[in-house]
Amino acid sequence: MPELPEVETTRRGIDPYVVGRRIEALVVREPRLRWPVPEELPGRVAGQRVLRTARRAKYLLLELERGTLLLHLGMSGSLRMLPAGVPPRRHDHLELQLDSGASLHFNDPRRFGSLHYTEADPAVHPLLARLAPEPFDPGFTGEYLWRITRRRRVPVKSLLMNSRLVVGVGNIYASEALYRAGIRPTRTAGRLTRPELERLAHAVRAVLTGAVRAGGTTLRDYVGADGRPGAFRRKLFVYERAGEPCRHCGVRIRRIAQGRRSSYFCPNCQR
DNA sequence: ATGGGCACCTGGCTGC
DNA sequence: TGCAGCCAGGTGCCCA
Repeated sequence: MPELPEVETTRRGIDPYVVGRRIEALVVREPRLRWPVPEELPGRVAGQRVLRTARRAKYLLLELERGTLLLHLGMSGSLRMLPAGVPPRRHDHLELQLDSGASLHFNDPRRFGSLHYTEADPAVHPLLARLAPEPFDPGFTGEYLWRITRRRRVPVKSLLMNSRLVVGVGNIYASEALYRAGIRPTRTAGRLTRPELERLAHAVRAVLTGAVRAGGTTLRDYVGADGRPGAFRRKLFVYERAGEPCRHCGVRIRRIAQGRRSSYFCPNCQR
């Protein structure tokens, strides 16, 4: 499910309920996630207070007194804050029980999500160390995109989804950002002009900002920590709109396959 | 170094 | 109703 806006919405949703609380227990009902949850992990985090929440790319970070929990929601993961004693539902793999009595439930049908714990600087964790700058960093500019795209032969859509180059953008927002920038997803990254890359940098930020403001996009199973779906779906211009008229020009939106994923674009507005 | 394809999973929908 | 096939918000890893 979750791209940057959904992870950020989740972070904001849980923040007031977890910061300052002590972890009484971490219940691991299903350790077989993308990477197995280590057996000793619950014992290492129990008793620690949550100091703050953070996000890096699509990773949600819970900073504890002695270390940091790194949670990834994968394709189908979501977090819910629930009162104590609410029985786990199907695919509720993890439950973080807090001293407030509330519990944070991690649900993930496909089990592509993951949980790690480190007592080192999380920035040097292998999963985070090689990530590109955040799209909201001052360094994420057309100039930056220009620099990383020279002599890249991949389609620009693939480039947007490569987390070593651009972070936080997944299949929905890649199509949406390219639409806003007026660039076809199939264009070779290294052939894009400076003005196009300026537009693209701006479009990436604008799409992500708008989606965060709307609480993310719910297509199927995504819900925020309060259980409510995101409202950005109504503001999608191309994603999952194949055959429907472009909101600007009325031409039918097209769907194509790139790699194993679907891309959507307006053949008139995007060149 | 770069790019492409695969793997990891479950579940919902479509069409025969 | 059953079942095969396809598709789905991600991404690390292996190979050419």
